[in-house]
Amino acid sequence: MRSREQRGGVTPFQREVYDAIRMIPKGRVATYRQVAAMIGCRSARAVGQALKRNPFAPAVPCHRVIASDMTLGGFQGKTTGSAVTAKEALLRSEGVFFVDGRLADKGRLWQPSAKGK
DNA sequence: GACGCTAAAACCG
DNA sequence: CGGTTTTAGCGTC
Repeated sequence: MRSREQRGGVTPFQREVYDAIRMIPKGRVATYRQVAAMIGCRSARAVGQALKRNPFAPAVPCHRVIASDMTLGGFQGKTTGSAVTAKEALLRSEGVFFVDGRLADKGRLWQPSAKGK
């Protein structure tokens, strides 16, 4: 046992990340950095790792999380390709438009609430 | 444009 | 169970 079986096979850190992303409303997007900073972490990469192996794929709107450069970032374990295209289309369906693979309106960025967590 | 840092998970032994 | 490698990023040079 790799001591990582806590609840459903997710570590406490992953739960924090999922909880943070879960509170992201539709039509809004957050950056990995914002989520990482909210949970008290300095590495956005750790958040990406948790999302990549997320056991709650449809439960957690990982597609609402984008890179700090306002790029789509990665999706389905790929930084580019059809996966990213699908992510762009999905966000567009939620009202978030992208231009040249980048967020068109920065106002769609989700503003973290301190009382939520 | 290239390099380095960082933090957690997955993989291998 | 321990150690090593890779990663859906970010920041800086």
